[in-house]
Amino acid sequence: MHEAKGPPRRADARRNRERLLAEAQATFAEHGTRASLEQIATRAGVGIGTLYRHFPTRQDLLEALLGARFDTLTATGRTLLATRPPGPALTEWTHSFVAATTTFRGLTAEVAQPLDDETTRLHASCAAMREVGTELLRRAQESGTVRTDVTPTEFFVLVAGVAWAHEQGLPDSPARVARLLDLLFDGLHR
Amino acid sequence: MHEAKGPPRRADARRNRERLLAEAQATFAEHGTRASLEQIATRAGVGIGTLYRHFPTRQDLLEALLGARFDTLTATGRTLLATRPPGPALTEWTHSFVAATTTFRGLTAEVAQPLDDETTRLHASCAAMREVGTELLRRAQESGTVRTDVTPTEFFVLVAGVAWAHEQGLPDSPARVARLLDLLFDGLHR
DNA sequence: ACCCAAACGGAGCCTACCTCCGTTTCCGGG
DNA sequence: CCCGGAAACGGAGGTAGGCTCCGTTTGGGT
Repeated sequence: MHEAKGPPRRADARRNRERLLAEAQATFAEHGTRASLEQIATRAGVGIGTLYRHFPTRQDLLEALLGARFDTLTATGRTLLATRPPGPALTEWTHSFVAATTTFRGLTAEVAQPLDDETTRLHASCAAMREVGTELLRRAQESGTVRTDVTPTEFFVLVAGVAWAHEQGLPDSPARVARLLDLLFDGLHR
Repeated sequence: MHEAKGPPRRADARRNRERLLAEAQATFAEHGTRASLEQIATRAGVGIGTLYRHFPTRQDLLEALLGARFDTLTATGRTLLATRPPGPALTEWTHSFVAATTTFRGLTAEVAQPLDDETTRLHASCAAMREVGTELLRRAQESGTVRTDVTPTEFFVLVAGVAWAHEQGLPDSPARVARLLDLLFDGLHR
């Protein structure tokens, strides 16, 4: 979906990039987004310098991993848009969103930033994801499943809030997310 | 509400403790909860060793500040309980909660932890606060304003999620929190 | 005025971040 | 095949902040 521009990289460079991404994924999952970059480099069997050449900042590394998630989320959204009625489509996509956003501690915060920050490298794949989400929301509103006065931004902010809340809680039960999202959709009143 | 146990401290120790708390408050407000502790010590005109003697960890320092907020929140809750009808009481208290929890970046995460962690030093004042919140929720439920199947934990988790979401967003408008809390109470459906 | 426990302060060690540059590796042309 | 140089590598070392340890200072009781 992105990358693969400019002159082709050398074979060893490509190989190292892949190893770094794989180890970063594992290490972040284990220690959260603030894990030691030196450790990631070591685990990938490369020097710290190599890590920094490929990913000048921690953000860049996170973004490479996040970009893939955004792309997946975009694809999932398109499928749902085509195959499910508006209401369930939105609900199911929201669950996917929280799941994708929650795989390691601290990720939510990283997601929240590019959501409305135009300058991020990530903005492209994030924007695509956001667009699909917006469309899902719009259709759910059209079909009368969701109140029409909710803006896409408000929707994303609230869902990200739930994702964050879930990320904090130690018992990582899938039932818990489902429950929280139900409460969000149905409201606390009545 | 807490502190003031064991032998009385020496005058200089008490004085330094106050200055540290004041500067910590200011510095955290300015740079978030990850501000440099050395800087706080310097600004308070004491050595770094003194800071660490008073507050062995960053958590301890944060907790000292947080404890005061919790106590305030508890008091506010008691007042609301006595002077307002159940529905508005809960709503207004929730607003106070978000406000108190949002005064500097990263605070929400610190609040979330002791919420269900028994081992924290903070647990006492947190528990009091939580109890008032629970009572406010219970009365709102009794009066028919809030659905009865919402547990206190779910309530706190969701409100903290909104607080976090609000903390992320750069435009720190009070209207935004109000809107998000309205959405949370009324739900996205319909 | 004297004493010593309490409190202070910062040098110094540790860990992690990140840069810089000498060394190694890939790979296309001869 | 091998050779040259561009591309990529790796880690030493400078920087910053966290935290500890211990020699020095000071409050306040007698």
